[in-house]
Amino acid sequence: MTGSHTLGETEARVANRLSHMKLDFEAMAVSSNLFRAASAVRNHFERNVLSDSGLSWTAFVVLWVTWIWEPAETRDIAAEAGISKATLTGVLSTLEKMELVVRSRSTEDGRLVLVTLTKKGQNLMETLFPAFNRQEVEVVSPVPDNKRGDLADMLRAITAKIEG
Amino acid sequence: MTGSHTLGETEARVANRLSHMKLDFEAMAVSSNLFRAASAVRNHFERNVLSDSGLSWTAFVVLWVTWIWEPAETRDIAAEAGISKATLTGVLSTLEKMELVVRSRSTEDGRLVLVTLTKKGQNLMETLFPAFNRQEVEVVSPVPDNKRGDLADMLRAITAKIEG
DNA sequence: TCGAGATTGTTTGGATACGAACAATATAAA
DNA sequence: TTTATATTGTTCGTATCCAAACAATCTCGA
Repeated sequence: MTGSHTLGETEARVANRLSHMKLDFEAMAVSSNLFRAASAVRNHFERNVLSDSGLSWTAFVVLWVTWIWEPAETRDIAAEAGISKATLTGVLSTLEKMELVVRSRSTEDGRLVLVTLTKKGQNLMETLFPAFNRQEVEVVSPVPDNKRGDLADMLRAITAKIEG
Repeated sequence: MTGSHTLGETEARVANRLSHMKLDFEAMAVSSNLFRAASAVRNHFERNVLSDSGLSWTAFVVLWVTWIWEPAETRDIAAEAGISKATLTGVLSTLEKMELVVRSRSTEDGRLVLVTLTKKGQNLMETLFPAFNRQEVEVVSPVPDNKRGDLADMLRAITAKIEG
């Protein structure tokens, strides 16, 4: 535990501090635990999987999306990675400097930039992603086998509700 | 939908692209949807609740933690907000410039810095947080009533496993 | 053909983000 | 008391991160 307050302590304190307001505490618990979990898992991955390769979280996500959709259009990468196109410009420059990806102009549409992985980038993902997945298994392990599908579905539903 | 690929499309493509590897796709689906949902919800809150007040997401979280634990020690704020102490230093300076919080040295331990909300900060949270909670309700609405407790519990379990 | 409007990636400016080094303070043992 | 060790918040350097302005390119109607 990083802080000095447990999750239970915090939620109890919150309920007490805000008892005079008309609030939906269950919705608050879901939202708050969503961010806590995402943040904890991300930090865990950064420390245990990404730190050796010198990749930031976002750089890894961009690399992963490119790996899946290669050759990938930058507008799609930004959308899939959940970052702005301005941010992507900088991250792609970093990845190019590391010689993991290559940018190229589309011949069909001069506005578009296509991104592909270098051989070095492919090799990295080929070893990095299985290691990443092993940590995913570790992280999800406290959720019972037969409830993981439900969990993914509920998270999908929340995303769809917002982006839908 | 922001991007041109739906969630289903992406997951199908991923399964196909990685079919030759021995991977736990269910764990991957949970982890990937966790980040997607957290990112979507955060962006939604930033646009629909925070943008008017000029607060960044992190600034809001710091303000919220301070509101709950006031007077709050910076080491606790950083842990609760899930950011480094270096980042917190900058965010607190921003919040002080906005006259929403005040820093003060602890008289019991000269190393500690205590943070309290100004009247302006209290007033802001008094109106901002209920609005925030209304959006939380909206965001969680696609999850059936009787499953929200389960969802929060599973997310809590994941966090506890990592920080445990 | 041509020009107004839309789309795309980059640049700009300012805030956030972290690790590492740092100075100040506290705690422990001798 | 003194010395070594630990803890805390800040500073520094560098890498994200975004909105808004921008230049290049495309589209489509006149």
